[in-house]
Amino acid sequence: MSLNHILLGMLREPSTGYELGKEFSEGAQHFWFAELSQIYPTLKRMRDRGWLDTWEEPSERGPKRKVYKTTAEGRAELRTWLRDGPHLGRERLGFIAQTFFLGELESYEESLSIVRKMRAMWEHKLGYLEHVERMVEEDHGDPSHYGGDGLHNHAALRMGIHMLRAKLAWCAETLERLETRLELAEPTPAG
Amino acid sequence: MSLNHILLGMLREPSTGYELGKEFSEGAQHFWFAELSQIYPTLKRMRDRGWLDTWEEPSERGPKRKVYKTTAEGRAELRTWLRDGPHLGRERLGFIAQTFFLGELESYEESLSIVRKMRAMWEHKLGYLEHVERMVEEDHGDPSHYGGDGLHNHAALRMGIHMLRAKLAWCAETLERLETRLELAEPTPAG
DNA sequence: GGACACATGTAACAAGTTACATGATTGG
DNA sequence: CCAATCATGTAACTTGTTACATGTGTCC
Repeated sequence: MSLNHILLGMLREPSTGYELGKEFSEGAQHFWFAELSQIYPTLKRMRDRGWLDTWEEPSERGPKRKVYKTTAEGRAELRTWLRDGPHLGRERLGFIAQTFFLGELESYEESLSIVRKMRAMWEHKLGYLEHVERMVEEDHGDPSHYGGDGLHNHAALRMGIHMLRAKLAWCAETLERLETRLELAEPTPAG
Repeated sequence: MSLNHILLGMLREPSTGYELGKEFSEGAQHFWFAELSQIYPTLKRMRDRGWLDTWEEPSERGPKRKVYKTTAEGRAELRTWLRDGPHLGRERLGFIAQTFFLGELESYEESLSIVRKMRAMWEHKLGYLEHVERMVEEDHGDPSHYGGDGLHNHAALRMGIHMLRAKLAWCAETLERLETRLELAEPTPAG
């Protein structure tokens, strides 16, 4: 799976299961998500395989924290996964499937309403990613000067932004078609 | 899950497990994929729930075929799923995660090679989808006249095309940055 | 007779979700 | 004392993958 490898990447800086869970609920959710109930046992298994170190630390507030960090062996595994070529094969894009079958509802109003909901969610996500991009640029300046991790982190962010803009362009195109269809079917009483 | 609902949509026209598997390996793989070993037991469970009818037919070539078709109950379930709003939450985009951690390799050449592989795969997919779009237009004419299923099928196809173009735009942007970085690090001996 | 496409499955395992259990500390 | 946040987990279940088993009919 990839969760193992994503955690290997994230845990190059030490962190706890709880903190990782919050990262997945915030920034990282734009390309991956995992529940705490999946994260905890996964961390344990990875430690057993020798990919992670672990120790305990007192919390400022609440019970003691179990901190994990990627080992040298873990980093080797991460590099193998990265070199293993792009892992593209099997995206599951449920919203395309849903669009595909939307004709079943036999109602342009319902289709419109669903596409408008998609647009609202994606606009919200895009706003967040664009905000993150501005913050990064304020902190680190012109992206053309980034090196190493900075460059690749920024590239990942840009991918998120490109994809969301494409989704929104599709929404505009599709809403226009659906609205035209609806007008043809039900001409305005005043018109 | 969504596989149930995707099969409900596909099986409004009768088909067999084997044929559905081929559809997932061809066109449908652009937004979903399922193995035969997942499809067969899923069909059986769906029939047990009353969502599918099934009967046997002789094959032209090879053993007898087990044909399935969505029942009225199945269509009701499909409509419920469609109306249940867009199912967006949890895309898993492993390639963005991979990009994010690519700095670990500490090699612009390796990053370039991976992004070029992504570009090659996506160009190939885009070529296929654009070909499908041309075929659809030849058969059915100007998309602005499509109604019902035709309109929604075309919208799903357009989404695939928009997404792939966004990915390729990102590749161009990212390759340019990586190449600049590489030139700065290793100025040409002749320059 | 061998390769290939047709056709359907099972078994074992890995990954992911939902629901539940437990308890500490802080702020109102 | 109550709610919220911090913090770690288990159990039962669903979903998805990999590997294997079995057999038919056609073309070369």
